[in-house]
Amino acid sequence: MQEINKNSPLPLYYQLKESILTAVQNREFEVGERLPSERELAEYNNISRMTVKKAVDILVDNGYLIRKQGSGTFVNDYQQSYSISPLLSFTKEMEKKGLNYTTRILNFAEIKDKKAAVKMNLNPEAPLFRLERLRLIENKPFLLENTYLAVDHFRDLKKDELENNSLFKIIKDKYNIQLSKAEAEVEAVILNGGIAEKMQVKEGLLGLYFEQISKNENAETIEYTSAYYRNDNYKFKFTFDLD
Amino acid sequence: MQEINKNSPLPLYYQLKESILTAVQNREFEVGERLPSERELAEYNNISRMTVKKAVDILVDNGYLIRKQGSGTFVNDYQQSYSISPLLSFTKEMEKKGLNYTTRILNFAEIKDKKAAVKMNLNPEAPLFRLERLRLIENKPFLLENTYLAVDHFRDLKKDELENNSLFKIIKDKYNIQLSKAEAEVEAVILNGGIAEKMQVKEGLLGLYFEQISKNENAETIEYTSAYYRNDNYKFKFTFDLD
DNA sequence: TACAACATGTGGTCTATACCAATTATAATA
DNA sequence: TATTATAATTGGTATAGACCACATGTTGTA
Repeated sequence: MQEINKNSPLPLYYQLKESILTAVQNREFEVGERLPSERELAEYNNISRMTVKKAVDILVDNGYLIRKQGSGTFVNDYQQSYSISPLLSFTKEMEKKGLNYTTRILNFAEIKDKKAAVKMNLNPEAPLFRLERLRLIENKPFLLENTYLAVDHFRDLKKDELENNSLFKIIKDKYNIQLSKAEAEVEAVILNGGIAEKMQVKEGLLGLYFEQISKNENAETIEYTSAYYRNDNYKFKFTFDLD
Repeated sequence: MQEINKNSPLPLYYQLKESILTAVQNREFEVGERLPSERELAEYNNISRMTVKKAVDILVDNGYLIRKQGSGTFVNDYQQSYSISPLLSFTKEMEKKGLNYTTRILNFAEIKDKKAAVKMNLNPEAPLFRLERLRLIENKPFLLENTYLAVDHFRDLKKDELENNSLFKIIKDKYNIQLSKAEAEVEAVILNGGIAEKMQVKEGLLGLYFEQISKNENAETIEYTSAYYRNDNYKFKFTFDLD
């Protein structure tokens, strides 16, 4: 591990961060291995523990390291990732990979939501179904999503049928609607508060926030989904047209 | 702004963060307005300036606030965002929005890159062109990308023609290749080091990292691009098939 | 009135220390 | 030998203060 240079114009925390990162990337520490404690790094480099903490904080935020109160700081298995196809259609990919994949319905209710209605080109007061689901791979939550459907277009939609079938399949078979294209926006976010709690991740984890509108063959909006992905072990993968 | 409760089990920094965030969301502070200084917030809440700094750090990382050394902390215009269509094809969208949009070639060279070659289904030793570009909206960098092309498929590709034409157009007109589909992966990252420097953003800004492979009508890989987007003012938008 | 010097206020970095909560290691006891 | 209690080690939170670098405001002088 590289030494800290007190005479460098670069901040001490920055030098230490780069030093640790380089050591991790050069496999001076293997995945899962515990790093020297913050107090040890502080004493070794003759700097304050808070400065060490700031350096490690950054590497933890970036996913390189994992911290466990009472245990230590460990090298994260950063690039062990499962590629995830777009919403509504990746059970097949999970099965292909032999992974245990489940969906848990957190809530299903008829609500009004101006923002979602407007996104769906509906009257802001239009009643909507909101389906809140948690998706898990190997019992680990990775996706938290809210899907909105117009009540008028999906009468008699029942929670128990949602529990036993994919939404995609119900839309197709029961309502005879063929989903054709989707438009999506994605941005990087920090997972916090209720989102982090529901996804069982530590506050401050990097994630992807995703809004998708799916349409039928006549370009009519059929459903709108907002979703949070955890970013540490999963990448979002998709295919699109160039023209 | 909500008061801090020293008896709450919630950490002080967390309460302050939520308090400031709620104030911003309730428009107690307008976009561009300066917040009370860290020292003022510390004194007002009877907590340490470092605790205030930690709370504000989080809101800055999340894009809600902007800090300027020597000036203060300001409310960011967070949701003023330009949606960005996928790579290679959004000059039109920028023009549609009446925005000044330019591309700056940072580097164009013939190189070898095993990782990129393998991504492109080429021999790991195959010579590649690497085109490094910075894209700017209103003179503000928002995208840094490296595009790789097989030298064998793009003989006589010259830097000056890249400066005067879009790559997309050259691929189509000069090489008679019709790009048809693209596969991409996106993940949230922290922009640091050389990337942050080239994009002229502060270290630690949230961004999107993007890898895309574009194919022709015969599903042959034509180009591979890796790119960093800044996340603070831009969302990545795309359309995909559902089937 | 304009400019320069100085003062003040701002965020950035760092140190030292203390205490809390969680986990692990060690010692004592049955 | 196994279990329990205690001690030590770990990261988490917080305080107080200092100094640096940058930006802004104020004052003095030409």
